Amino acid sequence: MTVVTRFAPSPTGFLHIGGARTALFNWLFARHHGGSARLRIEDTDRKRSTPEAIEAILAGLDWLGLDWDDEVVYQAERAERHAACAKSLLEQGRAYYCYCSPEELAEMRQAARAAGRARLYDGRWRDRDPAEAPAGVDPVIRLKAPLEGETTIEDLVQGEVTVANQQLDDMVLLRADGTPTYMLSVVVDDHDMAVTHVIRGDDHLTNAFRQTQLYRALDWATPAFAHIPLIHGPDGAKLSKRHGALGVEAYRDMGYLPEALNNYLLRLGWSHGDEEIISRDQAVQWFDLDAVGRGAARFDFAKLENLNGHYIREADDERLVALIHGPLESAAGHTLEPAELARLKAGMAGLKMRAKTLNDLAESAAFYVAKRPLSVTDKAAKLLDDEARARLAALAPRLAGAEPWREADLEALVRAFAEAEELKLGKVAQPLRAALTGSTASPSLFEVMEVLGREESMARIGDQLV
RNA sequence: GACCCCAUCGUCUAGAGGCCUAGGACAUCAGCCUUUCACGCUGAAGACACGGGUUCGACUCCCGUUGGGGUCACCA
Repeated sequence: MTVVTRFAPSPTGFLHIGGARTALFNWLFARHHGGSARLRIEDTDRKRSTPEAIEAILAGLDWLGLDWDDEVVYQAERAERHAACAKSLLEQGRAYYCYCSPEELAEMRQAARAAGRARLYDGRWRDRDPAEAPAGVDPVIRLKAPLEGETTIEDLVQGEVTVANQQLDDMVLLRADGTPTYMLSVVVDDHDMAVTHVIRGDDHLTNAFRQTQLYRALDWATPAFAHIPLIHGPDGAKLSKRHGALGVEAYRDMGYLPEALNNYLLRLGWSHGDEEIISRDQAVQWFDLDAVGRGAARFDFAKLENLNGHYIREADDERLVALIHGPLESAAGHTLEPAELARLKAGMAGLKMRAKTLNDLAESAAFYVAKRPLSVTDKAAKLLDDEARARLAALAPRLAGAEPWREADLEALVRAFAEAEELKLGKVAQPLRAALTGSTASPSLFEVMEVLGREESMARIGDQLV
């Protein structure tokens, strides 16, 4: 049997972090088993679905590097097929028309709640003669679900889960306006798409029972279910926006790399021994449902940051320059010239070692492309007191004549100077750093000088001597 | 409230009855490296929710308690 999975978001908002992980697991499972991963947009709720949300979801998946097989299915376009299935159930006597008004339903619900009963709808139209139907009322179609016994699902993550059929009432299949409900659409689409494994959030676990009943009524085989635990906020409560329930594009904007987010999401609720840093290829090779944990996991920005730092260090210099190009231009206030871009690339090795996010990276790279005279932070300004300026003034002429202008030679020169003046290296290096970068923290000073070049370096030092 | 699910360091997790003196990672703390900040390295502190069973032996199996979560729509 060829594995077919699907990711089925409803386009009512962006692709949030939980959805991203569900998508990742579906994709990984399909790729691992050499099957296909499908994408289905569940846009049956016309009021809440928007084209913008569809775009955002597609863009988010693309950014994460998750691609899908065959064409994307839009659920709303299949409404006729869904309705036909409900009608056929009706003809077979496995479903029935229900003429209850919203008020009646509300009463029933209230009564059931008060009595502590789980079954909200009392089935009053279940065996009633349609001839008794009130005039002028459009009925809904409900499934004639089993009254007794129990329904069991074999969940690949949660194990065997059973619920008494008394807990489940006769769900609505087709609304009064003739449109299909989510329960119906999902089952019909998963069947028609030949989905073999339904991998989705744990919040759908109870839906699996109702859907199983529907599959049976339709005489279709049920797919395998895998309900993966939800992601919680740092406080253990449901993930809120404040906690990170943001769209993946928000993570992109915060300066996270897609490979870092993928790695983080993968390890959240899934593990492979002690492995922490896992490439896409390794993930495809190793991923399976049996290693998915059963408990909800808390979202931890600190670990994501650590992973992001790792992937930034591993990233190609040119790619990083491209990624910070835009933000850097708007921060610097001028269009970056080729020479400045070259400088960034040359300095990237030292910069990326120190960044946790691309935003950090852009910020720390700003001094390379800043126009003179540099703005100097308060802390750095303190390093440039009269004494320090005097030292720089003494050092400057020697630096100006340095040959060749290379990191190692520059370091040797400055060290020799400090020794001759009987100064600790820091006494010379820190003011120099302040003059060259406007800051107290930067990559190796001598690397900075080499990247900046003789002319720019001497000019920046000169700016502080006037 | 009813039903269902879950439960190992602060966090993510390893652990499929003896391999556990409970391992790894992040975070924290200390030290080393060092011109700064990082990176890196070394080390420290830190957990089996509780109570009963089962067993020669339970983190591992069963039951209960507690705690957390999910679902209860003509939303998806």
